[in-house]
Amino acid sequence: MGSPVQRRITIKDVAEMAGVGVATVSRVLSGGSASAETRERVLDAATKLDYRPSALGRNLRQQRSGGIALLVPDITDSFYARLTDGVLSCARSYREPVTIGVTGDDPEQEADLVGALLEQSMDRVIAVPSGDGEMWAPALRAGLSVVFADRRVWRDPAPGQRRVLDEVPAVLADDRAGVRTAVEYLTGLGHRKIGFLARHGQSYRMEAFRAAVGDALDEELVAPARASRDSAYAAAAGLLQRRPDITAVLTGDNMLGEAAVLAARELDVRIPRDLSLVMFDDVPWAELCAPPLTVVAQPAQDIGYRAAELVMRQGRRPRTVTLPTQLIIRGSCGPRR
Amino acid sequence: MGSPVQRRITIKDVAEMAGVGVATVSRVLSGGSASAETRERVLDAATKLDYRPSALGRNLRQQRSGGIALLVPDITDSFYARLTDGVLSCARSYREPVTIGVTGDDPEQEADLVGALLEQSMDRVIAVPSGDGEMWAPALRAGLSVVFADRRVWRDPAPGQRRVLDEVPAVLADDRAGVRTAVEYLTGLGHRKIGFLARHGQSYRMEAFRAAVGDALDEELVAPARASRDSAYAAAAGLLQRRPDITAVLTGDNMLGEAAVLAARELDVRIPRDLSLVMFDDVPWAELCAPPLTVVAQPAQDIGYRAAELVMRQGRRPRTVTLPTQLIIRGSCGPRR
DNA sequence: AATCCTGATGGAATCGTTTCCATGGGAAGT
DNA sequence: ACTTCCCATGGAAACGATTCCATCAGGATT
Repeated sequence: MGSPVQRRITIKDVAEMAGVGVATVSRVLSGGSASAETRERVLDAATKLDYRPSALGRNLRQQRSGGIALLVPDITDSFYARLTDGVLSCARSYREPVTIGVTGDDPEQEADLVGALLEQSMDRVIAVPSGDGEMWAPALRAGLSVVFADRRVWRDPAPGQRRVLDEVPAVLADDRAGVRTAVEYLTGLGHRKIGFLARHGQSYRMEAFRAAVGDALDEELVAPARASRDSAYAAAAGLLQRRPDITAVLTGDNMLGEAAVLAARELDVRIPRDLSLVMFDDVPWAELCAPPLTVVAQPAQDIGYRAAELVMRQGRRPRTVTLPTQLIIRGSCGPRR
Repeated sequence: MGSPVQRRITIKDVAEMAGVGVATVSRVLSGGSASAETRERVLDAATKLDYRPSALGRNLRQQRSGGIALLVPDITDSFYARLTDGVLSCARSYREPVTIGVTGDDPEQEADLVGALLEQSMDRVIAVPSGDGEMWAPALRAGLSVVFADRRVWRDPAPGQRRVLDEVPAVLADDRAGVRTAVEYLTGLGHRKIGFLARHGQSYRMEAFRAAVGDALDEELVAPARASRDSAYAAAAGLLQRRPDITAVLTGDNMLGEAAVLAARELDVRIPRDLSLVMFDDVPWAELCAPPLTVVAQPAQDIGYRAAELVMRQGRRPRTVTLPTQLIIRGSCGPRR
């Protein structure tokens, strides 16, 4: 019930009330030139009628719907939630709406979402890419401005695509340094058999781990998981059971860290006595955990904020931004026994 | 540089290639009636040209931009992240994009966002309302279909507004039962001085707490906080210091639970020996905490999913949906000493 | 055979904005 | 005084879809 929905106030109404043409109203409202008197009359009419320009009309005319699209693997993951928060907080200052999609780290879903983006004529995208990134080629060709966050795309054999994808700006945490610092810390404590739990999509970290460990690398100690909690737990439990000689583990994100703690408890492996644990990404609960977790902190919110800044500054093509990580030592690591 | 951006394929191109009028193409593509032969020719041309209808054109014509808007207080909060995930997963099945905004539990920001929604001609909104909800009246008048999630609006003195707001469907957790169960559990353990930590916006839970405690209520034991982590910690620490006679605390959400654990540690109040703690909302880390936290679990994801379902079914006005909560007993409560 | 009806079809209007272009007037320069 | 220039201004086109409405063909009915 209630009153019937009211007709929308259009620019035409404002023009009529102010006694000017619609073109003039448009110009005044978008900061074009106009005489002081006209400007005042138009502004007056606009406020009196409580006129709000329709984004629909503008978007169609300009052939692009404003706003920023954000594609993350999993909004439930604290890291991506914080990243999202950063994007939102920057977007707010530009008064741009943010449309969000979750990819589940699945290239197919990602391609789907990119298609939807094109349909919506979104022209600004921030994405955490999952696959080899080939689905981005048509989007780039269609004129979208894309910024990658947290990861770039997998190095890909196809040389043609690669160039265009390498031009996509990216905002990253300094994985390499973060992994190196963590590994050095662990080797400093005497650990030699260090395991690494990673998800697909964390290949950069996995590579950095291989580089940091160097000769001591035992491929069996690198355990990949898929994007779900169950898969994370399975990978963690599997690694600990397969290799009881392991004395330290680094996990590629907080979900895997959680899984490692649970699996260790289940298998009666005590942290840090039997196993030292370093987790990528500092989350609020790391401090509440028993024992408090030593972590490689990443500026998640900042990554999102910077990515949003980049995607808004269409003009100059900025290069990749790398933000520092920080090793925060708490209580989950001890000397090798 | 890459090739120049290509011209968009429009319905006109398809019509030309198929040798029919644009009206026919539109009809075929949106499931209207057409002869089998025409249909095939159109579909053929559409695939051959890789035609994707522009949402912009459609939206303008239909005077509404599709998609769902979602307003939450804080995307960083695990509860709202899971709720968002539920919304996204339902929206995906309708192929509807989701635009998200964070209100910070601040009515002013919320009003701002609602204004932006109107500007975008969004006509489907899911919101966790923060204030007295008066900013929703113009939106409802403009024809938006709104669904509240997790909370309804504060009961408001103004009787005119109230009716229209009470018609807004809502998907809620059963706060009342959840609070009652938790309080009964604690009183069953012998606790008499039970504190309650809540945020603004959790007035329903606060009320439920007052009802559940009944005579034993001591207003000083109810501590409100604002939406930030700092404020949560301040409220928790303040409560524990002000009233050392307190033996149990119920927190209105997981951020306050986290704050309570930290504050207790800081003040050397041991859980569960000196203080029993029940937290609203089950989060993954509740199990990892020392001690593991007893919680009132809420179906966060389900709340989001159901809300999205409701907002998509324009037709029948459904009533409020209340979903059950569940007390999960872990290790953070003990008998009164 | 004339009429009616049904279903397919295409032209044109429409949504609300921005922007191109033509027009007009007033100020400045010769 | 005449030309030139510039700026304010408004009409109209454009964006790409949907949808109303008129038209037309062909079959069924009287």
